[in-house]
Amino acid sequence: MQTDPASTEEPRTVADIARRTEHRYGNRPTMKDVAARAGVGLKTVSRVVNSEPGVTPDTERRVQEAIEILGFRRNDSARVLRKGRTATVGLVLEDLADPFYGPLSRAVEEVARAHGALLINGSSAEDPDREQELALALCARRVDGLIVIPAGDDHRYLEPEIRAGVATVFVDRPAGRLDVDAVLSDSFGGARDGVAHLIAHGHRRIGFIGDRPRIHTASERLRGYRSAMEDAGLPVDESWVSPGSTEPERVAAAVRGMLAAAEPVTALFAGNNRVMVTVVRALAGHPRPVALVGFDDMELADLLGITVIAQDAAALGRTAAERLFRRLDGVEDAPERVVLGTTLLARGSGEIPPATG
Amino acid sequence: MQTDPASTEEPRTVADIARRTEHRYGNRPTMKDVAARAGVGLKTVSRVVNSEPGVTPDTERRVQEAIEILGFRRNDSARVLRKGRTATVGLVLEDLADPFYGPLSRAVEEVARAHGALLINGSSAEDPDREQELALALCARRVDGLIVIPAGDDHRYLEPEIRAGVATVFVDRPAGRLDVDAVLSDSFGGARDGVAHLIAHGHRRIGFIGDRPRIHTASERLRGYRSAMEDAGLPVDESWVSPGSTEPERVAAAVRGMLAAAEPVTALFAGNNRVMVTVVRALAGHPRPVALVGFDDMELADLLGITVIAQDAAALGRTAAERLFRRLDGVEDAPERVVLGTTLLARGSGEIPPATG
DNA sequence: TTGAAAGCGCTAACAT
DNA sequence: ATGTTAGCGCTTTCAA
Repeated sequence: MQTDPASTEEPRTVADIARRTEHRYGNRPTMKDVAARAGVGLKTVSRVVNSEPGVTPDTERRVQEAIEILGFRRNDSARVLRKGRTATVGLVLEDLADPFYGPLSRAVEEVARAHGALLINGSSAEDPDREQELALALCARRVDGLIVIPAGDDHRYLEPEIRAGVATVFVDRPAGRLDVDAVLSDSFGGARDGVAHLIAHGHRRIGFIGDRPRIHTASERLRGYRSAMEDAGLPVDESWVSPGSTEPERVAAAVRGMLAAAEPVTALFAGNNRVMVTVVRALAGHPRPVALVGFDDMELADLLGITVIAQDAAALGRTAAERLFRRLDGVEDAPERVVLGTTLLARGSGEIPPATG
Repeated sequence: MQTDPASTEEPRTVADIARRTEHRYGNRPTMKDVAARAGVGLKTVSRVVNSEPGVTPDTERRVQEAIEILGFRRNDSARVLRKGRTATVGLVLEDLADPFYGPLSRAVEEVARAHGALLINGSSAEDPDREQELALALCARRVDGLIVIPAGDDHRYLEPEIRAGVATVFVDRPAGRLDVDAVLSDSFGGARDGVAHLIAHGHRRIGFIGDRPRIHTASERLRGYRSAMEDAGLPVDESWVSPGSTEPERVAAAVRGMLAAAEPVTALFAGNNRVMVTVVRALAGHPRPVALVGFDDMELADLLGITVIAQDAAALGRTAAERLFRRLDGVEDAPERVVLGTTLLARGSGEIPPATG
């Protein structure tokens, strides 16, 4: 019953093989087809495909030939179903187009690759619902692990997944109401250092323009700003503090407002790369020099002489991914929070003295 | 006092449900488990999970409850095996950390999302072997479609996949020895326009620093450079032409060489964003002003006054993804090449006149 | 309205 | 060294 009528003739040449290539559109050959074609059992094909031992060179050759002729490629979906592991990890981030997340994602990918895994990225667009939808879709595909840059602040929806064995690590921002690993940058310390730097250069009236305070890093940076001001015994006029969306219009308006005041700020701290770009543009048209320190380094920022608090996005991704795979390898330490330091890069804009008058 | 498996008692409250939640670590509940728990048939659970009609509200409620209690989530791997489609597309690119590819990938993701699909990204690191390995790994996972930014120049290895039904679109660079859709930027025209712009501003000795000529876009841009020079009747001294890796050391050395010559170039054309960054850095320390036009726009380039030939990475990704999904929807036009135009953005660096002397 | 049975293509566990 | 059988968890088909 299992003898394929065509399997009696053997192809002789490469051209012969090419001519005989048989594909049914949208209907791929399976191991069973290969087995029939090669005149061997299904398991033998499986052995050849997976380089398992116990196949004579001659049999192997025949199987390889059949694979070639039929254009067979193992269906990993079926394999996954049987094996239980997908060799896939998911990464939920805010926006892959943001120059901060590209390198982070790439670093995760490299670690995954070293472990033989592929990476599925998803952008939440800073929307908690979309974050959840994405994370759960990834779980439905049975990713082995999940790395999340959260948009929301309640991640209890992941509890069943984690209990079911999905390794989970948060990065850049901690999870809300869920006790899992988190790899973060020192937003508080970085911002405090940056503002202290401005203070050290003589500034007293310093503005803070940041992202929406709902975002953990944003509120931490604002806290760092206040801490530095307090440490220096400086009052904070609330008109100097402008958290909110990173929309250019909003940020530009905030800058204008702070500079147009009776007692204008003489320095600004930009809470992240999106804000920084707009602030730099706004300051470019301003008559008086205004000092600036930004959170996040950017390409070309060095050439513009922008002093920044640099964080290492790639290290963030790498560290998170390594923790993830350590867990997948069976390590079961208690969830931990890892905080990576930041670096102040003085390039000029942060060392401008307060404008007199 | 644990819950009995006989499911004779119904949970009454949310807390009750939470207490009863039963998870076996690494051993997820299946539809069969849900069916047993709810006291219904397997198919009924399937109907509820997939919102198919033909289930009484009361039955549906019981099934939903069992799903909640057990923490069930449909295994899409199994679903895929049965349905044949994965609702996943793959994107092979060079490097997700490159600011050109982030937005491109994001654009693909958005189109995929609109079609209910997820995206698996993979970076080839400009290595043809790795490109192939990645593309075939994606095919083994039975992605419905594949978008490729090629590193290699022979893509016949994809023939069996395409024949088997994997929709395939190349983007940024065309496929080699394979007749498939390609969505490209007009590298030739863009470079020609940029060089013509420099010529129009009085330059005669113009240097070209580009990527390795093996890369299609790189050779096209070099061709554009030569075309513009020829159109203007200008000779090209081969010492002005420096294709090669985008390593900062190599690029910086090329810049130094061209500026140190007896008859130095008075203007430079940078073949892509990687090259441009290094050229700008190198020129920053140079005594004489040197004009510069770069291919690819970059964030902050406007503030540095860098004249560029801008291409729209997001449009490239969007267009490619739309074609892909059109094919997945059954459209079977002949493979086509779509070329998107570029834009010259004059910002100062390209309008510097030739240095006298 | 509901459910039982038959696979999807593969691998694990046993035969031979 | 090689083959057979029984699932993995789901959807499809068809019967009740």
